[in-house]
Amino acid sequence: MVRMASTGAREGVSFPPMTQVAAPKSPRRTPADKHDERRKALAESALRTLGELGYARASLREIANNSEFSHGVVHYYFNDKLELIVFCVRYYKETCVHRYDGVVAEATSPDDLVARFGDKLVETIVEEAPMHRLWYDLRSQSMFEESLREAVTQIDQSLEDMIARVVNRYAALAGTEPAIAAPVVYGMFDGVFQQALLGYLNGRDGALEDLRNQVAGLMPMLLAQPAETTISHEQGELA
Amino acid sequence: MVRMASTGAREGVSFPPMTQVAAPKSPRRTPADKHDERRKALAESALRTLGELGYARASLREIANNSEFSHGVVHYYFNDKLELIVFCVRYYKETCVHRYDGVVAEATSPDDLVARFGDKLVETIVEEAPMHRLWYDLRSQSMFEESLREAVTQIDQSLEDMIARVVNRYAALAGTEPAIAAPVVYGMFDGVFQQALLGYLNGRDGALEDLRNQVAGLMPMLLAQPAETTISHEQGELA
DNA sequence: CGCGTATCTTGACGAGTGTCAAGATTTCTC
DNA sequence: GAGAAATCTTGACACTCGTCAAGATACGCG
Repeated sequence: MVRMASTGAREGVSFPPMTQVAAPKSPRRTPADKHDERRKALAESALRTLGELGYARASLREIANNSEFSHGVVHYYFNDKLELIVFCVRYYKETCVHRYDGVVAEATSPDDLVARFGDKLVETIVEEAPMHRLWYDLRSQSMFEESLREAVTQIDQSLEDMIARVVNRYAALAGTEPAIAAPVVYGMFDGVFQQALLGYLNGRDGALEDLRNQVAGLMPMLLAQPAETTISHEQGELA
Repeated sequence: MVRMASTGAREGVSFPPMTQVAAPKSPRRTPADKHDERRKALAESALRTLGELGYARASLREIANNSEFSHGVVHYYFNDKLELIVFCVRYYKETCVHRYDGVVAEATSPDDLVARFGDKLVETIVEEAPMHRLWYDLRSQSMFEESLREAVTQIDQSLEDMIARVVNRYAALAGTEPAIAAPVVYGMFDGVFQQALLGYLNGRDGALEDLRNQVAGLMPMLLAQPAETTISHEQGELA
């Protein structure tokens, strides 16, 4: 009956007498945040359905059907459908905002970074198209639904930072600095990425190859000092 | 009862014996395409509601309530809710795809074109934000709903062409040619425009000014021959 | 074991949806 | 002006939705 419904305010009852809380023996078992594990499991399940049907058509019953739970359990872990959705997309963002960290860390030259970046962009469209279209769906919905805007704004900022890290590293490798502000760069890439996603979902041949080439053509323009940026570099090394 | 429901196949009964069809006397009254006028009036009404609520939340009853018709009349002019929506957005596109024709026609110099273009972009966000968010909503929905894709693809192409006309004129005024392919340019501008729209709807101060500046900064990069593109030009003449 | 709590299932309620058919109303034609 | 066709209104249908409450089940601690 209690209906706590997990409003952030962690009720202090859940913990043992506050001793052993960071104890050495069992770092895995936490009695109270099993809640959080369940929430995440439910979110993971919900994300599949959301990516398949979109925000509007994905009912709580359908979400529950594609999971191991029944449709009523949602209201045990979330107050609201909207709270579930926001939790889902926040959860997804956490895992994906570092997608290009490897690119940044491992790139050895400007051209190498461009190649790795393009590959990763194409890869994420192929492997996670449903998640990306869900994100665009939610961002569009936030233009109508006030209560989505805070989460969407935060995620957009995270993505902008993610792109900025790539471009900054690219500029550093080229021995110069970015010539365009981060918000603009993010907007540009987001736009061409969205077009590529649309083309891919439409089954347009070459949509992915186009994206790779477009990014490769765009990156050099983002740098200050158009000093013949490493043309005639050995640009193989990555298929 | 007949339930024609306006599937393009214009049933030949509606016309008089095919005489006088292009008659001189009454060029205004066309007996059969009053249908089309009604459809357009209904669409115009529906667009208001759709821009306010979005695709998913705008019910046919709500659409009809905000119009002079009753909710049943929709099925007299359209087979389907989806057919209405597609008709609406196609109708809207027709009127808006030439928004920048004036800019193209009247610009007297590269910088003048950039200024006019930026002003027009800002203006359309202020005056037609609901229509733009509706468009982004529909494009996102098309990633889930197969039956929307054809219309969305066509409209996207029209918008790409529209942007291409602006950039081509800009390059011509600068005495050079575009250095970036039209799809990429469209993707870029669409991305930064979408970000500006989001910022504007979020009430972020400076979102519109940022857009103007971003576009002004981006345009010169689209040209081949970075030959100091008309710097120190008299760039007044437009506030 | 047995009780109390946490977790989950089931079934229902009311509101809202797209769709459609039957009838009222307007409009046009002879 | 009468009759027919086009146009519009009304009311209902089958269905889905989010929400919630009451009861079933699992679990942990004494």
